[in-house]
Amino acid sequence: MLNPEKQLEIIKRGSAEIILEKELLQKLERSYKENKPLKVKAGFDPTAPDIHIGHTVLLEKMRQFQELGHEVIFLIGDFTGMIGDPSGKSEMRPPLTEAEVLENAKTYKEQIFKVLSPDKTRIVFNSEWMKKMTPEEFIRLTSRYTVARMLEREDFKQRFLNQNPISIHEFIYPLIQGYDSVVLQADVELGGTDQKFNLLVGRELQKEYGQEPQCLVLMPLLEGLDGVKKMSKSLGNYVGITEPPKEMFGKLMSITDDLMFRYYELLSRISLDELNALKEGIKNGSMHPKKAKEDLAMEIVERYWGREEALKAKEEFDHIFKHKGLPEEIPVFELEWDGEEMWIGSIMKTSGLTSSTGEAMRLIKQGGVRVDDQKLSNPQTKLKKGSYLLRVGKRKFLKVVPKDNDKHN
RNA sequence: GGAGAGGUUCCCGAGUGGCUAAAGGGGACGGGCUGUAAACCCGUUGGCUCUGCCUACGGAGGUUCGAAUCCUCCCCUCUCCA
Repeated sequence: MLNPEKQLEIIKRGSAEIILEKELLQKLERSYKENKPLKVKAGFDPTAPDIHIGHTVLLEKMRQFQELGHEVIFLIGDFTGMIGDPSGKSEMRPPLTEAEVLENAKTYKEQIFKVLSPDKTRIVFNSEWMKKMTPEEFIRLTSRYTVARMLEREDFKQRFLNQNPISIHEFIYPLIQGYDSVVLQADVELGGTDQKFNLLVGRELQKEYGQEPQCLVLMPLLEGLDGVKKMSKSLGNYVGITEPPKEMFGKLMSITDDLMFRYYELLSRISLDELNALKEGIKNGSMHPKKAKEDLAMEIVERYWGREEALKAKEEFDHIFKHKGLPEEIPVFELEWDGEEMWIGSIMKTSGLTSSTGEAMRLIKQGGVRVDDQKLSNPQTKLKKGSYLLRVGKRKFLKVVPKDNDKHN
């Protein structure tokens, strides 16, 4: 086991805030002395089992705790999930059934174990204790917190001031989440910065229930591929961890140089010293930003797919974009020819390359369409029945072959 | 139950009788350049083989030579009061 100071250094990396650092160090020291691992809790929503690399910021931190020898508790908030959604802006969603929750949990396990080690991870569901709670106990729980304190939360405060509605049950969520920490007797809770308030409630409740309060390790929310909004599936600016290697690699190569450093900090496993050296290298020109981005993409793809797949993805990328070549695998479309000749517009539309003939014509006028590597300039072009390689832009390829159907005509 | 605000093209958001397939922004896509699907610049962004036709501004009707814009009814969302 590493000494407490060294541990703290690793835990601090990339974190937005630690509450309270001094307390955390004390806990680490005690754990070190008594050889007793800390209980590290992190809660997850059961409705979103599709993990993207934004979620892995937290998972990576959990992994670090595991490597430091601590006990990591992966809490699935199925009870809260069964009630509905706490956040004000999204609409109430239909409660999940138990079967759905279990199904999601299964998916979770498959995905998180790409980062966490299964034998060191304890998975718990908060319905385990919440379902057993009596109304009396529940009221006792709610009595531990005041409305005024609830209104300290920024989004509640704003909504209250703006006379926007706040439902009562929204006050319940932080309480339940905090109560989870009480039940688990958590030493540390991990979460995104957006969870700060909720995690703080956990501290308060633990004190109320006579426990030593947990320390909080808050991780920043990872910006999505656009570099501005947080990464989320609904915004489409994400890299899913089950995505094919080529997709992952390509998406990661498309981020801006600025965002690259952010991803390095939060996702890469290279040491802080190495990262600083990298930044310095780019500044003084000894390191090419593209190379740095490639290394980052490699590291992440390798994490989920292995070295070989990552190398293949990189080769493919270079092949297409650096050497302007053809991808290894080109989808094939069997086209039913309408006569001996067919207009390029309808070929592109029926094969699914474009969603309309108008779009096809537009692309041709813009010089974005190639047939057998010949740039097309005339939108009226007709092709004779046969096989062709169609290309739109730099990365859309399609091989069109005539469909055999001797049954008809 | 009462009062008010609003529903516009992928999204946000202008438009309050013809010049509107609908400003502007975002996103997306194409081209140029390059270091890459970075950055930057330019262009495109309803359908239809298209100097034209068709379909569109919550829905259904109506007024008008002409409606996203005016009228009627309906549906939906949001807020305030009770």
